[in-house]
Amino acid sequence: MKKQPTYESPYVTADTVIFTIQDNVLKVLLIKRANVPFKGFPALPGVFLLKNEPAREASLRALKTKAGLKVGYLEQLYTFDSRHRDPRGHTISITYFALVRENELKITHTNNLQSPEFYPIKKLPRLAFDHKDIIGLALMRLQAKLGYTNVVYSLLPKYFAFSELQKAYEIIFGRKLDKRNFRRKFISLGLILPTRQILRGTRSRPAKLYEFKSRKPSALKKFF
Amino acid sequence: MKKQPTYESPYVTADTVIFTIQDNVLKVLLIKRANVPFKGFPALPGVFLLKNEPAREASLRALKTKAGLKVGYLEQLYTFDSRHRDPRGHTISITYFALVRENELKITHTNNLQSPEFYPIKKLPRLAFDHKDIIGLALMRLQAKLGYTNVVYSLLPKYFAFSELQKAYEIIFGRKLDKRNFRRKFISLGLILPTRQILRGTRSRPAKLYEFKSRKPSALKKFF
DNA sequence: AGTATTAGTGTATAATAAACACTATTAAAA
DNA sequence: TTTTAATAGTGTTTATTATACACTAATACT
Repeated sequence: MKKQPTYESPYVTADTVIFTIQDNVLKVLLIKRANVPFKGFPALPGVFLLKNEPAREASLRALKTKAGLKVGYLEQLYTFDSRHRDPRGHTISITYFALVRENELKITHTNNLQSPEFYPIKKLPRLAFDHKDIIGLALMRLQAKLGYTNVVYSLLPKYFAFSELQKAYEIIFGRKLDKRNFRRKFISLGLILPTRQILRGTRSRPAKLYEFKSRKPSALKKFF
Repeated sequence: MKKQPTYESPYVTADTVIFTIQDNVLKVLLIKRANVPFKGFPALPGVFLLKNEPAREASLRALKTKAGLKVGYLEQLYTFDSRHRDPRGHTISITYFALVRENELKITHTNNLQSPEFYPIKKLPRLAFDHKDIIGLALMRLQAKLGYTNVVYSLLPKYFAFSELQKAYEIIFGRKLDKRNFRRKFISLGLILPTRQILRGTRSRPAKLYEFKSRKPSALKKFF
C-alpha cells in the first residue's frame, strides 16, 4: 500500500440479495429503478456508501429505506467490480446475502419506496446491471449454507412443524427429500427442541411444533 | 442505486494473501511497509486500485511489482471495510487468496522490491492494519478449499510423489493422515494419473510420480 | 361413521470412513 | 556382498453414515 492515491477512487455501492419463502416458492426482493441507467428495470436494493460508512451498514440502510424490512440473517456475499458493469463509470458493488421471514415483511405498495416486490427466483425478468449474476451466486451460497449451517432458522417462524422445516429445504434445493431420513438427520444435529405447542386447525393430524435452541448462526460439520 | 454520489468515495485497495509450502511449513508472503502508517511493519502486498482497474488485476499487479512472482491460483477472499482499519481514512480492502509453487518463486532480496519474504503461518509477527485477521480468514478458506476442490495442484510441481501430495494436506490441515486411506480416497477421485516417471536418488525406495489430469480449478462433491 | 389429509415411526441394505501392520525397493554404510 | 536405514506401496476388518422404502395415528370435514 502506498500513500493516498492521487487518482480518483471508484464508486462503491452495497447491493443486497434478500431471500424469502412465500407461497412455497423461493423469492428475491427487487425494486424498480427510478433513474437511468436501466430506468424502470428491476434491480437489487442498493445504495452508494456514505462517507465512512461500512458496507454492511449501507446494506442494512438500503433494506430499511428501499424495502422497509428487517433481516434475520445477513452476510457479505462477494464484491463485483468488473470494468463495464455500470455505464456511469467504474463502480464496485459489495454484495450481501439476506434471509427474512415472510411474516416480518413490512412492505406496502403505498409507501414512498421504490415499489419493492418479491419475485420468484425461477421467473426473474431482465434485471439492471449484472444483478442476475449476483442473484445466481447468492442462490448457490444459500444452498451451500443450508448444507452446513443452521441459517434456515431465519426463514422460519419461532415455532414450526417438522414439515415446514423440511419444505424449506425442499424449496431451496429444488427436490423432494425423504421424510423419515430428514427427521432423523436433523434431530441428530441437536439444533432444535420439541415444544409443548401443537399446530391445530389443519384439517389433518396436528403437528408438534419445534424451535431452534439458538437463533445465532453456527456451522455444522456437514449436513447435506 | 442513485446517480453518482456527491460525497467522496472511500479508497479501495487490493491485498493478497499468498501461500506457499516451503521446508514442510505453510508460509505467507509479507513485505515491509516503506511508509507510514505502520512504517517498517510487515504487511500483505497490496496496491490502490487504478482508475477503471478491476481488483483482480490490481492483485496481480501487486504480486508482480511488489513480490515479483506469478501465481498458480487466485480467487477473491473477502472485502474488509471496517471504519477504522486505516488511520488515513476510510479504506476498503478487496482481498485475494493465492497459491504459488515454491519453485516458481522469483524473489530476490537485492531487487528494488519491498523485501518480500515468506513467513511461517504459525510464527507471524505483529502486522500492519488488520492484516492478521485477513490471513486468518485466508487460512480457513485454504483448508476448506482443500476439502472440496483440486486446488492443491497449484502448490505441487507438475510431477509429484503421492507422499508429497499427502504432505501438502498434512501441513495445511496440521495433522497426520493415514497413508493407505489417503491414497485410496484420492485415487478414487480420479483427478490424478500415474506417469512413467520415477523419483530417484532419495536413499530409499523410489516413488512413482503422478500428475493432475487437469490444472484448472474444479469442485468435488466432498473430500475431507 | 366414513373419508380426506398430513403426522409420525423402523428396518434393512449400501456406501463411505476409519483403524490398523507388514512387505518391497532402493541407496548408503559396513 | 551383506547389512542397514529409509520411504514406497499394499488389504482387510469394523464402524459410521446414507439411502430406500410403507404403514399406522390423529385430527377436521362431510
